[in-house]
Amino acid sequence: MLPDDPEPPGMRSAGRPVTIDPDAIASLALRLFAEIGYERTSMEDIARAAGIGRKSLYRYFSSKADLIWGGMEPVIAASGTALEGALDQRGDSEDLVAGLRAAAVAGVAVISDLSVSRGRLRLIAEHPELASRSYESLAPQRERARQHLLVLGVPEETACYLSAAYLAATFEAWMRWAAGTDPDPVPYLLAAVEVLRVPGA
Amino acid sequence: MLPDDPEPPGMRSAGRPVTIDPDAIASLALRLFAEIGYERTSMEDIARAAGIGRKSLYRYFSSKADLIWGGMEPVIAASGTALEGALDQRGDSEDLVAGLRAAAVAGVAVISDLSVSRGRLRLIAEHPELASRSYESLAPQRERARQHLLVLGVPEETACYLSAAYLAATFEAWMRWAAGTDPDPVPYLLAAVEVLRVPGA
DNA sequence: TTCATTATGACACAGCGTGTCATAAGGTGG
DNA sequence: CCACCTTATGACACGCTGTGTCATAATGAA
Repeated sequence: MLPDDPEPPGMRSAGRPVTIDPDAIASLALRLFAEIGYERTSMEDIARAAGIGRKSLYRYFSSKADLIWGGMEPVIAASGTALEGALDQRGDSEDLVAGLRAAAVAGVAVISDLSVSRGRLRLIAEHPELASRSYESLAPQRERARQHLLVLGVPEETACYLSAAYLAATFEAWMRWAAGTDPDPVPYLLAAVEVLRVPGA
Repeated sequence: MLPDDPEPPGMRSAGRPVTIDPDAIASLALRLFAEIGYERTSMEDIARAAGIGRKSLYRYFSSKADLIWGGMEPVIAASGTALEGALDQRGDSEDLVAGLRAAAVAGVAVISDLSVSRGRLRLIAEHPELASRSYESLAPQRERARQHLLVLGVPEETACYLSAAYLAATFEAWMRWAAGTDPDPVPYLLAAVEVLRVPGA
């Protein structure tokens, strides 16, 4: 079942082989967005430029926004992993803040080409509909942060607000970094974490 | 020019009178959403139930989400006004936090029926697409908060992150209040402001 | 070779949001 | 009272998104 599932595990034994490279399509879309404009570029245009059908395009990118946000997923995931790694060291409040800082910064390391990410984030910043999606795209990350705080003894309500504030601030940091020309996003992220007040610290 | 502009000032001298009551339509839509489900209720359904054309519906509510978020606008606006009112009293850092607290709470006063707002917010909480819109809907408020902080001497970058965090936290407070049964949202909002670290305080 | 499995695309569909244009319904000046 | 202007409304058509359905292509396995 679930016939529509592009390569769930790494191993595949039978069936027609995959001929579509999602990464290539995403970067092609990015190029088209830059040339023609985001809303003036239809999914049909992208599919045609990629030489595939519109339906096939939707199989790999469930929405137009996903063509942009999909590329940010490794960054988000790395940040989440760092957060869970920080759990291993049991922490007083100072470690708690350090954990948030580490998580915020961890995403930077997995970015192979910062200029591509900057392009993506600029596109996101310029289009409210894309920026809005941050709430959904960062939801897993927010949830992980909440869990992290809970385990470290932060009261439930506080953990909820703190994780929301944490993600909003760091997202804004990425936005500001993308808008400028500084090569390193880390100072922006660290400054963002500074606006949080962690209980007991 | 700008022929499509439903009643810009309060005074109108000529032309066909308005027969559509936006508030009635919004509450009708809310009812339909509750009965049928948000995504299963089409704009066509709402228009038909209201006895008007789909195009007329779009004249008053520019999107389906606007049927929900539009009703929150007075609350958001009141919060913004409170923020600017707090500007009149020049403030040290303590007043700054107090200003944020006051602004967060100010919206509560203008809500005539808390249960209706709770219904709206629950709908928002249950639908990621609606929750996402918080980023857009609260953007003016975020900008006002940023200005407020700037004028009070908060560094620009800090103001940016702080206002983002402030709005995310208070929005989450509204979500939590809506999810429960407590009559008063104020304690939630105050707790949300607590997770912010204001420079110099 | 035949079969099972999987990728792809052609097609159709509901729904959103936007234009354009005709018509209705009230005012105002003659 | 009538012609005229202004404005609200709705009928229609359009492009686009996202989804479902189904036929077809391309491979490995039996």
